[in-house]
Amino acid sequence: MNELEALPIPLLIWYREHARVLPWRSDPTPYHVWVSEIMLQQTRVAAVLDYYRRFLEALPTVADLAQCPADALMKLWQGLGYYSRARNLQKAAKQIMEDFGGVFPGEYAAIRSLAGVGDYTAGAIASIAFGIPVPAVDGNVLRVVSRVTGDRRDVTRPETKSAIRQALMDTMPQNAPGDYNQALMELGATVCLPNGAPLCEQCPAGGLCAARRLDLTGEIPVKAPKRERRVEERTVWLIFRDKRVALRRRPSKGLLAGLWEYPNAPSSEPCPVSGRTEFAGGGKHIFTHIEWLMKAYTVEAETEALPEGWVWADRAELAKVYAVPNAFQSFSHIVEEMLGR
DNA sequence: AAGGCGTGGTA
DNA sequence: TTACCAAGCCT
Repeated sequence: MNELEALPIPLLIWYREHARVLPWRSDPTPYHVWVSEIMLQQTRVAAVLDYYRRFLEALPTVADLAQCPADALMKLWQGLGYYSRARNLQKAAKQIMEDFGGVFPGEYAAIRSLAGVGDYTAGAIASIAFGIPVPAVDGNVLRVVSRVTGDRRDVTRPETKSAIRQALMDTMPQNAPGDYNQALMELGATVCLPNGAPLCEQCPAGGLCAARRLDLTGEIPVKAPKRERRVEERTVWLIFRDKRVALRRRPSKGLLAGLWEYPNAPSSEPCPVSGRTEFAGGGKHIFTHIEWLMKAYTVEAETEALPEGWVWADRAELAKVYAVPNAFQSFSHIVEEMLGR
């Protein structure tokens, strides 16, 4: 991987001119970097911006995060996905309060020990917030490095990630690890694009890139195929009474754990609440590993009574209190209409 | 170690 | 529309 030795200088020069202005870069405290890195896991910058701003406004310190009611935290995370990230974030905040005296730890091993912080995130926080020379190997970095070095190994394999991490460790510019890690990711996000569409003419590594030289940018990175998605048919009941809608909490483990939802069940089950029922339309939501094909019915409930654990939510509560995942978004216009204003 | 875990942008 | 997949981690 000789190319990696020549990469830092041109890449750092490029980064200092092309780095995007992002909110977590203006004041990179450990807390800011940490929150941003967790939000950015498997998530695009554009999707994170508003969540990051609102999150820091509501919870400006680690202590605030540690003390935040779990439901309020989920409401802040509503719509961002991968909700265990938020639960782990709070778990780690409590670790910091109890095990580190409320001060964000500044050593790699301690950072890596926090809930929800893996190899990538630990490297990102350590290098960006503390200047510790360790790599931060995410999907961007795997793509950039495998292309630059012409590495045709399967980048989804742990051995490949480990080897690339070590190669970066050996060539890390000791005086600018945070900028270097961010530069690798920035290049991957804006120039060394996936799906065989890199902008090699704009790339500061164009002259030393093996994939470009050998015309292999369409072949690298090599990735094992992903598992197929299964389809689940579900019936969703939008149950109304007096400008309120029925919600129930999802189980505390598994998909969309702990969030609120419109009651639903595998297809062909009858609604457990009686009332005038009318077909309201279909909906589809695609998760990474499941596709929900939904049929929605509106139900005008005959009585106030609801099964154990279900609640009635009015318009304001739906907006401010209950975290409902975007999987049900295709029915939100119906609910809005029924709840009035 | 292979599968579970969200959402939205893009070709 | 389908398919890919993005600043991954946990079990």
